[in-house]
Amino acid sequence: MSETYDFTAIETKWRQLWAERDTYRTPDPKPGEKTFYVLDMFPYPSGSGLHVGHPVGYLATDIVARYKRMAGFNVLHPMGWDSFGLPAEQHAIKTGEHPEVSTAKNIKTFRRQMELLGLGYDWSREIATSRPDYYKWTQFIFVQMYEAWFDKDQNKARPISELPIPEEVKAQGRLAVQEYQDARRLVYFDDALVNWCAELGTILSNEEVFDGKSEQGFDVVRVPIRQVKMRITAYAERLLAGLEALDWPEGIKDSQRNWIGRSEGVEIRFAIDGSNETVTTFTTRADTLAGVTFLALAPEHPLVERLVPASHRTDVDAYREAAARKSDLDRTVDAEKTGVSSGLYAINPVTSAKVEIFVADYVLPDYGTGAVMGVPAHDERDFAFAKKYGLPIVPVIDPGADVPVRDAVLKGEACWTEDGIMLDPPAGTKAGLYTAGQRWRDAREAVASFLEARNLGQRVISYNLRDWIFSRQRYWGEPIPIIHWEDGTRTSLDVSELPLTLPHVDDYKPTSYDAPALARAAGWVEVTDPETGMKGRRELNTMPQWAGSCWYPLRFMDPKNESALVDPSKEKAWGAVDLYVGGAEHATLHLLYARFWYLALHDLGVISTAEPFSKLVNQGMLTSFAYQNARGVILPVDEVEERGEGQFVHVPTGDPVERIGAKMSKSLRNVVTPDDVVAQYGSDAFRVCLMFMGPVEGGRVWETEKAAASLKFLRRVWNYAATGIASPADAESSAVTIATGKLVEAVTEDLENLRLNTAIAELMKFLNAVEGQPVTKESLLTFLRVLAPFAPHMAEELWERAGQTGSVFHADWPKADADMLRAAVETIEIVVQEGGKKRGSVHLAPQASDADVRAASMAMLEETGRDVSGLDVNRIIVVRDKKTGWVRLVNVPKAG
RNA sequence: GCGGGCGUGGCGGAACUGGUAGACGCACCGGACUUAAAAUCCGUUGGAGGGCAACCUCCGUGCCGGUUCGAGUCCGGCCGCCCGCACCA
Repeated sequence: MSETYDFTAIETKWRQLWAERDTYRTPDPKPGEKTFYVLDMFPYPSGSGLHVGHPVGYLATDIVARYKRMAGFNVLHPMGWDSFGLPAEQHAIKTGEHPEVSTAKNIKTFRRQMELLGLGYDWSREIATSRPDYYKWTQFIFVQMYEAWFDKDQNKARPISELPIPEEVKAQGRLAVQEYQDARRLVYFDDALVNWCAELGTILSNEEVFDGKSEQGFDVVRVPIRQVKMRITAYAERLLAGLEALDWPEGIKDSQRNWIGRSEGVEIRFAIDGSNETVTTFTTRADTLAGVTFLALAPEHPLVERLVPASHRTDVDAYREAAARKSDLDRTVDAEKTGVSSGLYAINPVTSAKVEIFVADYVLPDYGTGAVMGVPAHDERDFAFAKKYGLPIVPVIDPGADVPVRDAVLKGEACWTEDGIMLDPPAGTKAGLYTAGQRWRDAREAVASFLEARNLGQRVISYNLRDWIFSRQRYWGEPIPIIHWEDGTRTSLDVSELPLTLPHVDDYKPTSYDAPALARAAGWVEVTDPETGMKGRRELNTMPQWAGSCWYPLRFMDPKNESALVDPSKEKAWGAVDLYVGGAEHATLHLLYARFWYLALHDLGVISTAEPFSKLVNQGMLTSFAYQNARGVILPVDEVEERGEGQFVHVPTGDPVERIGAKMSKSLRNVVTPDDVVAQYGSDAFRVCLMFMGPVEGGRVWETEKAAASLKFLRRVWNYAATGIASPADAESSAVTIATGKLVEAVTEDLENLRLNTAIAELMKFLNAVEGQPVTKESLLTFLRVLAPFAPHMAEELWERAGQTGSVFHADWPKADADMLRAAVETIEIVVQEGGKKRGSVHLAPQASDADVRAASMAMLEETGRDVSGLDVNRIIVVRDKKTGWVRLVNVPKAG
């Protein structure tokens, strides 16, 4: 028996040696080399450090990276920090500590914890989005996009210098040209209603507002402000189409499709009675046009401002003001439909009916045209609105005889939004619009064509996706490299002027929504053109946290390059990320923005890759325990005691409570850190434990005591391997040789499919099979290499003790000799079924023919007393294994 | 409401593109070692029934039905749970 397994000593030793020997250094790819890029979603380095849930993904990618490297790939597996962000700024506002200082501290903690887990990152490639040598290139990309326009004809971005300027625009001077360009740039300035959160002192994107609150639960109100936007909508179609080729979870792809929200419809122009103006509405149900009984405009619709007559001004203004104060929460699904008459009337272009125009906040300003045609008979919302305000309800579609609510629908007492056929058009409808009896889908096309032919409307495609509001009123973000000159022109900074670094300020808090913290740095803000003496001001907004993460996979390829964001040859060699692992919460934000930037950079010839992530895996969430009392209140773990089997009591109150799974959080005091677990069981045991719990994608509940089983397993491994190394056998049984070969085969296949839990099960099975048997050094070395990705410290230690030079991670992954494994088998078990039910088995040589197998099966069945006399031998099914071609199973049809 | 995913022992989970359901582990129970406990090792464990015994029979993957020689896996219809998105006209 060898010495006992001292995981602390072994793990400490190898942590140091790996760092000293630079074991995980990734060289730049050489021509023709096989490369593999495996990436974790890099974390925001929060103040609380890692808990045991974070490493689920990190361990999975670490195992894959080690395996792929041994299997002959040049593997890029880096780590970095998404280190701009709100918490550091909040901390700075509270304490005055510069975000850079607190962020650096947090990064140190994260990195220490990652090293503790034995994660084999190439730290020479470490990046942080908040470091000037990184954000120089985030700013550079911003400038590239600002200096580009989207060419709809070519469906791609092009340099702004290639935008043809019409002569009449040129004639109007520089500002006119700028205006013309701005309307087409990928980055542009625009007034927008934004979500201002007074508590956070910042503006949030729509995606960051949940039910009218910030992520932290603070109130958010809408205010208009001049914003920097990115024209992501130009890419809607390509972002949608690109999903097809990606190996991503179906749910994530669907979220993106849903988010982009493509819908085909018709824009229809309604003339306003007594005016030359028209209202353009968007509808997907042009077939219901004859059933329009009112129009509704969003309160923010520009026509409201312009055209509402004095008689209705007061009411409308009051309503608009109320709507502006409403948060998204109040404008949500179940809210009552409200509105106010505008005093205006519109003319239905196909029936000439005069219908009232309302202002109603159920109409969203930034979807479609911000105006809808009200068809109460065939739209739930319009129906609710018409009911409330006593508006007429005119059905145009017959639900069909077998529909119970048909009569109600035809009488205008119910709403029908489903399939049906067209009724006779209402009196006054223009001839040829559609025919009664037509299916509604056909009528929809007929109406659209009718409108297009008479120039009353046109088919359009509308998207849910909005342009991306890119500016934030924050300090702790990338400064936007734009100067606004006093003559009204605007320029972006040249690459030679980048990075534009953050100035020091005495207070990180903005004073209001239009005076961000950067305004405090007067000396930084004011600039003078050295050539012309013209004065200008820098853009005061900073970029959102998403900016740095939109392109970070590129920087890892070439993190120290001072003259380019990435060397084109390196970018080409590594290409897209082959495996990207992270949480599903980034389905529509980070993953969509990153795809957008890649497409734009690809269009502009900066990179060769059009999609950042070829394959995506979402790791499941790791939860912990908490306790819930009868009223549903969740209680912290340290206030609960176990009294007997499964009985838990809340100590302060004495209430019985139930144990439930709950997210780890400070408030529930159920956070478990990897440090705790590693101290108790070692990091190899922690790795094995976390990975053995189930598939990477699945959720799981952490129980620290469960790590004991993994430690027990590793002790057995240690005893087996260390003993074998101390006194290797000259020869081993064929059973050991076969078991080793099978292990290699099975683990390799599992690793290729990211089935890490079953890979560990294979290691356990192997140990069960060979423990205590003599083993040759050759087999041991094979075993160690297969073990290495999972328990790197132990495998490395044993590898060294076996007298091997160099790291086990620089050794070749073993290959299973399939032919040897097959040849070693003399007989195989063949299951005999009768009508799908197992009746027994026969043992034959693997080469046995179908006839042999059939005969043996019949004999076996007869022996156990079954009547096989009337059996048609040809109806016996013989099932062969696809890989080996050997018979696995025989099914005999049930007699009688 | 729309979309996506999932229902397998006491528990976590296995089962390749239809082919021996419950791998592997936890827990439990029994045994060995020990003065004792821990640790370790060996064995049992889906349910019901039968046999002195090696074993045998029946039932079993949320429910109902279908396809098939054969269904956890495929199809149709329910029930339940989880996760996104949601006044998108």
